[in-house]
Amino acid sequence: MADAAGPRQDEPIPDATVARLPIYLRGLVELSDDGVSTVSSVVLASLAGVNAANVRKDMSYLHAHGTRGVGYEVDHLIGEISLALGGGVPSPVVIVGVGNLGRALSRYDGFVAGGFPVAGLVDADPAVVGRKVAGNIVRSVEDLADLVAETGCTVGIVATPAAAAQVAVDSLVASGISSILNFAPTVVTVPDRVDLRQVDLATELQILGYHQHHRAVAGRSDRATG
Amino acid sequence: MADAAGPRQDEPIPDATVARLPIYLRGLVELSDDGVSTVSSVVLASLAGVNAANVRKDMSYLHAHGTRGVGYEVDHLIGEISLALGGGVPSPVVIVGVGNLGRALSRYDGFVAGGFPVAGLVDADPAVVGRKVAGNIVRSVEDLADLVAETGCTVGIVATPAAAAQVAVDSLVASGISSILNFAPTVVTVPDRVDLRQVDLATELQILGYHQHHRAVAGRSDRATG
DNA sequence: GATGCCATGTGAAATGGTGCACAAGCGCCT
DNA sequence: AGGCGCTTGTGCACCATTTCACATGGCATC
Repeated sequence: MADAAGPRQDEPIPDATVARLPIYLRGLVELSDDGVSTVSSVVLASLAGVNAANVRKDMSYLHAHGTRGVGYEVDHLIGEISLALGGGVPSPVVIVGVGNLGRALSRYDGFVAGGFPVAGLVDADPAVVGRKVAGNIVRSVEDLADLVAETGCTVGIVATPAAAAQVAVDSLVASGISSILNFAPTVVTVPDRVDLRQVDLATELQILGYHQHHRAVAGRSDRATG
Repeated sequence: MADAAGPRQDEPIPDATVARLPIYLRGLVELSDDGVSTVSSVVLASLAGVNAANVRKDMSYLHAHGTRGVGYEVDHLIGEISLALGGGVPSPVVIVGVGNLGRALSRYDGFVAGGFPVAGLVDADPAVVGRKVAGNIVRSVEDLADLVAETGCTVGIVATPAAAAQVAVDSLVASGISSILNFAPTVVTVPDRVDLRQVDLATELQILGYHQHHRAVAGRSDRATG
């Protein structure tokens, strides 16, 4: 892979494409498990729920070329996408906040399958520190820097209440973490060098609520108009 | 509100705006709790982490006008946004799949606070049916239609393993649910009349992994170039 | 009552992404 | 060896969204 004068991996891949790569990867792994060796953009598109031209353009960003008239090699695509998504090297994660959500996340096997083993749990509550959750001893937030150094974690997951989220984020940043996934329902700020993504459960429901309400209102005015 | 010839609420609000409304709402409620009565677009923008002009344009879609030279009335904005996001009427939700994630979601108080009380839990596993989780008796998926009819649920949350997700979604659709939030890491399909949103935890981490890897590669080539 | 300050509301340009449509190319079959 | 069908790769136009820049208009002060 890295034999020639270097692949153009420093070319920017559009964010929208990056967001689709994990979806493609899941579909491809499934195909590979079923013994399928090649796949066309049309099939992969239907698996991922997107447009076929979109798939082809996404693959071209990865320099993952297919064979005209045939399609893409499944295993090759798996390799290319895995490489783009973190180089195939597992990135251990540390979870801050061992409440309901934190416990569920620590037991979520999708993380391990995706190459993100849970390397440690921390919490600010002394009553929780020392207890064993999903095979990990919960440690104090004061040990966070040590834990990160020991385990080589580069990703932090924030599953604290909203009020504690910014403190948790600051601690993670101070520990040298470079990527943070925030589940707390609040806006937090990070330095430029840190990548932050927000997962907001209540917000997602509220967005659904908008569409529902909007449909209802539209339906009423349809009847009123008719 | 509905006194005049009817507000233009059937005009489409851009999806990107709808996705920001819950964020605004959270910031505004916080301001209201602090006794703040008016807010400028600049302040609200910094609270939500977006551009000020963006805030103003978003508010104009809601027909939530401010006062020039002063700003927006906090309580008025709260009312307008709440109205847009479901009319202020709570929408009970039903959770399908009472595994780790399902249990955590059923205990997540952010749902209740956001106007989405958990009205019921169902699972396909007979060993789980009948047990009490977070104050709700788990019922069988076969009772799903009854449960939806009894409670008036309009929103379904899928927290099953990936393999069971499509079946769960189909059951929800058959029960008359019109909005679905899917946590299972798989692509599912729904009829046009149903609104579907996907929350994919592993995918979020993989996206973070891309940026991390990309930074590392860029850093290496910086050193190689220098 | 006039004036200056300040924040809104919005036209228009810039940006980013999507999807169509078609040329180019590869393999298979004759 | 030649032709045909299939699929990739991509230029281009369209659409949604963001952002800038500025005119518009209200409030407070003098």
